[in-house]
Amino acid sequence: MQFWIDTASRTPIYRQLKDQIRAAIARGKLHPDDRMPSVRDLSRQIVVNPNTVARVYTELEREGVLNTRPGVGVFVAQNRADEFTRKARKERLLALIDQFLTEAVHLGFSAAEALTLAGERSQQFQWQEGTSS
Amino acid sequence: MQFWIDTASRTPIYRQLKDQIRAAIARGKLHPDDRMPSVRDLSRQIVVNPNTVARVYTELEREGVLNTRPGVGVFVAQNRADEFTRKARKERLLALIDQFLTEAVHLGFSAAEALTLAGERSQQFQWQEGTSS
Amino acid sequence: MQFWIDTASRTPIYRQLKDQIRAAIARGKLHPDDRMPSVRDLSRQIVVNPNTVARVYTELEREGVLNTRPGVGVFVAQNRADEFTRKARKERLLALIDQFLTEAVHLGFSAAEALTLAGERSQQFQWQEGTSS
Amino acid sequence: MQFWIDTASRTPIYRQLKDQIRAAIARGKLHPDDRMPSVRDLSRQIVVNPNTVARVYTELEREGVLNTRPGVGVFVAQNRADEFTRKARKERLLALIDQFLTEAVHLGFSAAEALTLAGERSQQFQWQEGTSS
DNA sequence: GTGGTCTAGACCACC
DNA sequence: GTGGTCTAGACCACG
Repeated sequence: MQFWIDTASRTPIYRQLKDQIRAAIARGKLHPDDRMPSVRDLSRQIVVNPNTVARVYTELEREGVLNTRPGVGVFVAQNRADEFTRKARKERLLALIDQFLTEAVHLGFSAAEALTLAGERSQQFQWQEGTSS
Repeated sequence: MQFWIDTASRTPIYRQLKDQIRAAIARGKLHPDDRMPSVRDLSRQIVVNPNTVARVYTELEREGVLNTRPGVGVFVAQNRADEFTRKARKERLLALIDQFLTEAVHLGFSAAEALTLAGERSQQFQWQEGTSS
Repeated sequence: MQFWIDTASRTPIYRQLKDQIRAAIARGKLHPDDRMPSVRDLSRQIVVNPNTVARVYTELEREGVLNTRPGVGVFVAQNRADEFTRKARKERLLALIDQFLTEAVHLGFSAAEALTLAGERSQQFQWQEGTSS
Repeated sequence: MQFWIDTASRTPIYRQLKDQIRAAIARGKLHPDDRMPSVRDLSRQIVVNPNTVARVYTELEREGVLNTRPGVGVFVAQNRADEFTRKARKERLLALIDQFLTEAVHLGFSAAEALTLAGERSQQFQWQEGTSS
């Protein structure tokens, strides 16, 4: 996996990295039990303070996305979405949808346009058994 | 127009208000030359520091979304939806899409499920025509 | 609320503080919407680096225990346990129980003794409508 | 005796093994003068670096829990359950109880529910008599 | 005033 | 080698 940071962006470095890791997993580019680069390696690679990388790994660990074994390394975890209530998950998804559509309209697109483009884009995302119905 | 602020949200108050005004214009709920409520009225209505409202009006004026006519009031400016190039806006939309789909997958939904639900959801709103094509 | 840190202990400072805050909430000594001391105040009070306190607040925020409103302060959140599956919650509780009983036996107590003492101690904990049955 | 290591757990491997050996003795599954498996055998059995097993044996010997007879093997020492004072052990137990109840309440259980379940759970094990009274 | 982010550099425990 | 924790001190955004 290759990660890149845009230091000019206003979104924090740790946020950019977190998002990229989550996206890589959602797209199936990283699989459960895959080994992540070490904190020091990754910090050198993307030219960022090791603490910042460590923070990302720690937060993703607490969110259940990664597993870290001190002294050994950091690994991609199993998906734990099924620990959440169907209701909570659907509420969260609806919030995401509203946010997405609102921002798309801010950009001057119609909802239909945004969804069409999203449909094309979704091909890159890992198919997954639905658990919400 | 009715505006609402979620003080519990992580997005700054001034950003929420700015976004809502822009969204209202984009959706055609506010039209060019419509008069905006005064800073004091609006600050009372949404229970927010007047400084914050003033800041929003100032920034939106600088961005050409609003016009202030001193001693008269604040008014909606002419449509500037094309302030971004088509390319920049599309790039931003793609980023939004990726972010949305990533989160949906992490919630345990498939991309298809998320988009289906988004399609239903989008019909509950009155979105304006896209301007990107 | 008064918090104290044992710098001689081997359990990390941030862990001690986190545990105390969680315990105060569980015992009803801190209630939803109560305001927490500011990062700087608390760091001065317990003589710890502000970053360490900030870390605690950030983590508890991500866990849904606290709400932070940047520029305003940090507040106790509502209990969100109902977002988790009954199954996930019960599994977690059973793990807690096993861990507790095992450690008690390590200390040379019988399970019965440990549970008797826990029964007395539990009077200090806030009663709460069971949601597991 | 059968030992198992959970490499995914956050508690260090050497700590898991140490705790299990102590627990086995506390529960009466290992008795004074019982012979422990060799470092090499045990490391193969639980798939762990031999250094780690050696460290555990060394530490337990230093703590008086095991005895090494060079060229012969490692053996369980005489019972030292009273190595802590009654007061220190009770303080530690109270801390464990508070921690347990806090987590249970945050999971949405009442203290009473948690203790009831703990009571049932405790009967599935063969705990030894308490030594604190 | 508030919290949020980042860096630099230290020391520790674990394997 | 690995990750975990803590400090000191900086700068920023927000209200």
